[in-house]
Amino acid sequence: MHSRRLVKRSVPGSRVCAPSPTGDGAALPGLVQAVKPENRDPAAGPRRNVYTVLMQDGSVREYSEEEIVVSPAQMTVKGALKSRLKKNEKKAGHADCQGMNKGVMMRRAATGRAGGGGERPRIQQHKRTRMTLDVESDHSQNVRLLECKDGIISIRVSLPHFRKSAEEVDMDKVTAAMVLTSLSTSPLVRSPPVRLGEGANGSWKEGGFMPSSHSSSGYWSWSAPSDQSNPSTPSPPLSEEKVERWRSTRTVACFLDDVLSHKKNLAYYETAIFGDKKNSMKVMFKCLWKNCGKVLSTAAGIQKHIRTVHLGRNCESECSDGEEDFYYTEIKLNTDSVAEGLSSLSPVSPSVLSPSAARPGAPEPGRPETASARGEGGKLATPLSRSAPSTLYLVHTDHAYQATAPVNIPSSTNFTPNGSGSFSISWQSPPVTFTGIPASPTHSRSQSFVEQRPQASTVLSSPPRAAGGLSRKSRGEGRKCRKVYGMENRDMWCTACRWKKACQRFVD
DNA sequence: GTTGCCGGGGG
DNA sequence: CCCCCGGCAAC
Repeated sequence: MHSRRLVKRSVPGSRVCAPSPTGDGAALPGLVQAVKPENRDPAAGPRRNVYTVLMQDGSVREYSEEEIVVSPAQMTVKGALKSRLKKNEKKAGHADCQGMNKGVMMRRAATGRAGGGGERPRIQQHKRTRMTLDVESDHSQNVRLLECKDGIISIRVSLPHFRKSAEEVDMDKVTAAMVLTSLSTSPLVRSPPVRLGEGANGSWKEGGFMPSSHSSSGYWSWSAPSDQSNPSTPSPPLSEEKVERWRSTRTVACFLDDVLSHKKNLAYYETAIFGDKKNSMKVMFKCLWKNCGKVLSTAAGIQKHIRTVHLGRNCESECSDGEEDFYYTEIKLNTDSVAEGLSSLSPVSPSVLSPSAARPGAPEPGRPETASARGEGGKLATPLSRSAPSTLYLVHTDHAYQATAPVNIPSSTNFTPNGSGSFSISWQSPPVTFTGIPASPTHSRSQSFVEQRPQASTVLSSPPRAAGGLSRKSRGEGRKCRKVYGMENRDMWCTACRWKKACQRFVD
């Protein structure tokens, strides 16, 4: 049934096949010249369209939408489909397609003739929205949403190249179209905050459909108004947009999974790019190198990690010989717990994570430590460390970071979204501490790092302060003169520190 | 073991 | 006051 999704509407300029005027049953190619609604009583049933088709022989005929099919020669179907449908056009069985309505023109010419009657699903489209369906057959598997602005969505489905016969290719195009069509029934897509019909004055955009602003590969998403939030939408820390992004994309992947049975590659897309939320499990790749255990979200990432870190190959490009495959394994982990970890893992001071914020070496000898000089490091870092979740992005963004970021987070998990929308998770057991800043023999502790670390631990663990004034003041959390300047520069300590009193310079 | 600092003492 | 240090509790 699904293999014969019929044309519901076409647009001028589309190449179609229509029954020969001679009535011999042969299908002849033609070009849609015009579309107009059938002149009939709307009360009698769903309105149909009549297509004026310029036939190959120069004749012009009118066909109902059941009679014509999309031409097989139209290897790439690019139909700018404009919806004129109203709410009452929805049919049972697809009545829940409101919201993301899309028209997919796809019909197998091999069928030759109209599929006849029967309960055909009616695909529809919201007014003021257009969708470009771009089906390619000569590239690796891919599903991409190319554009998403002003209600115009372009979806690119690249089908596997190993499909051999033209028939199969054609079939794949059909199924790909079905995949995209089926998107309209996904729970997410089904419920954008748009009221259809009744002279709907809201486009998707107005209703909340917004393009993802920072998607590098053209994901789509929409930001629903707060009062329309989906009950199943996870709470922060995952942003609404991110959640919606993986959802919508997962829908594409899931359907492709079913239709094309390319599970492995789909898993790649789901896990490497958007994250697999199926059963709350996510496939990750763990480095098996001794004492490493690094976990990344992509196979390419872990290969690169192994290649550069363990195999000592500095090729930035893909110069893999496959050897890396032996050094990592695929693991599954519960993303819920990961997300939980993210929520519980409070942001760390960017000064800790960012090498650029580090101040290597000791202050210049003889220069008195002024409050302003310290304030730059201390007072600025404090609010940032507590307010900017983006600082997490600095933990691990690539492999090169490890050489410069002496990160040692108390939590065993580093949940690390990166700029591309995916994220990497790194376990290191035992912890591998990269101290990119060489510690001088006389400075066993890097000042900048040591200065900030207590803040991180504060945020992460927030130990209860001593209750009551009787007990001893709990251990200082901040930078203390001894820690900052070291024993070697005791003369730079504040007097209180020198006298083993409570530090007056770095007051908590 | 290290660190922060309270409490106390000597000058 | 200034300066130092024993000792304790939190790491």
